[in-house]
Amino acid sequence: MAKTGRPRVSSRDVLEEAATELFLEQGYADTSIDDIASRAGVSRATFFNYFPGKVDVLLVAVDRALDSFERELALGASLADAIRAIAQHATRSDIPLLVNQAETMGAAQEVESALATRMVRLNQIVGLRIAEPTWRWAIAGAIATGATRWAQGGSEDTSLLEGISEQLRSLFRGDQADLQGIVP
Amino acid sequence: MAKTGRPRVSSRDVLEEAATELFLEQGYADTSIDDIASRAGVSRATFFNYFPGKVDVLLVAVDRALDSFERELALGASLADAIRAIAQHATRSDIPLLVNQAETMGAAQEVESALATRMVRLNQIVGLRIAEPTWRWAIAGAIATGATRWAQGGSEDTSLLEGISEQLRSLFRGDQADLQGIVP
DNA sequence: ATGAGAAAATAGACTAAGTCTAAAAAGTAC
DNA sequence: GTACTTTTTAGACTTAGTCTATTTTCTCAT
Repeated sequence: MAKTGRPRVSSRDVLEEAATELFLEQGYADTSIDDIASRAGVSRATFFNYFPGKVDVLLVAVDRALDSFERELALGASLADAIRAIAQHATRSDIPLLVNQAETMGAAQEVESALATRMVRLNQIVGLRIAEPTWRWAIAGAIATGATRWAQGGSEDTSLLEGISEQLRSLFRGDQADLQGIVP
Repeated sequence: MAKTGRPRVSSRDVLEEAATELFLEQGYADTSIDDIASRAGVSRATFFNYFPGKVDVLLVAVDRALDSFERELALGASLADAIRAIAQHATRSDIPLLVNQAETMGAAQEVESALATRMVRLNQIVGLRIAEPTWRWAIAGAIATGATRWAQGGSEDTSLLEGISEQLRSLFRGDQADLQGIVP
């Protein structure tokens, strides 16, 4: 991008790869940022030039999807179109980091908490189109649920788009009948 | 509770109070756990006997409500009853810590993130009664939205119970019509 | 070429969070 | 007083994350 100045060592990918290896070898908690940086052949300070923290390395794919989702909506796309857009770009191979790590290393507290902040962000982004806050959560939940199932689904059962659509459709089926009773 | 051993100094409340004072005086970020402990007249190690971390001091009321919500459901109460139960116990005076802090000190990243984990926990608790994941999020969102508005509402506009009920009712009104179009 | 400037990498100090271990303090029961 | 129990504490230790200043490595004008 920059036409002048010292060129990047393309460290972002190198760092992500080094971190992934180490997380698998030693687990997330037992891997320090020093470890990651030195395996990547780069200084600790450089790590922070590319990632705000350790946990963000695991969530690169999630953050990319959220960024692009937000961008589409900001550009005027409808919710349906924005969902289609991210569903097309998402590759299953981006995900196993996170899904496998969660099992391999007991899904550190930090990872759960980081995922929680992503869920809140998704809810905020959905808020660009949906004014009613409870419907925001419902739709954000549908997207997250669809995506999670897709990510965890071993093989190519269904597409991501279909997974999300299915969750969204379930918002309109007869389930409401059971729910009337819960309003206190 | 313990009839033997060294008696507690009743530090939990003392710590909470000391922390609140300091957060108001200096802001959240500029208050260290050392500060809190020494104002409370207790050692730093003792702080960690009572709270897992700094942020949890701000969320005492939220965590209490979540604990009690979960307990009610585990004991067999219906969702409506469990909501009634927590709504009765909640006092507005428990909250201003959090609400005021958010403004006073620019709502540190940590606080937002901690709130996000609470939202996820609320969703899990709702899952004790609601099987369908997207409805889980919808209902958790309704509860959170109702509670937030109640907490932020300056005066005694409405009760917490009424605030939550209102959000839940909005899940059944005609809004669905607009939503059909979003399924991609 | 050579020097100016720009962007990236780095060194390294610093604060503070959170963990852990072992020991001291302060009670109760007998 | 002795034994036992629980809380508090001291303090060392690892690591995260921030910050400042310095060095490296490139491009572009001249």
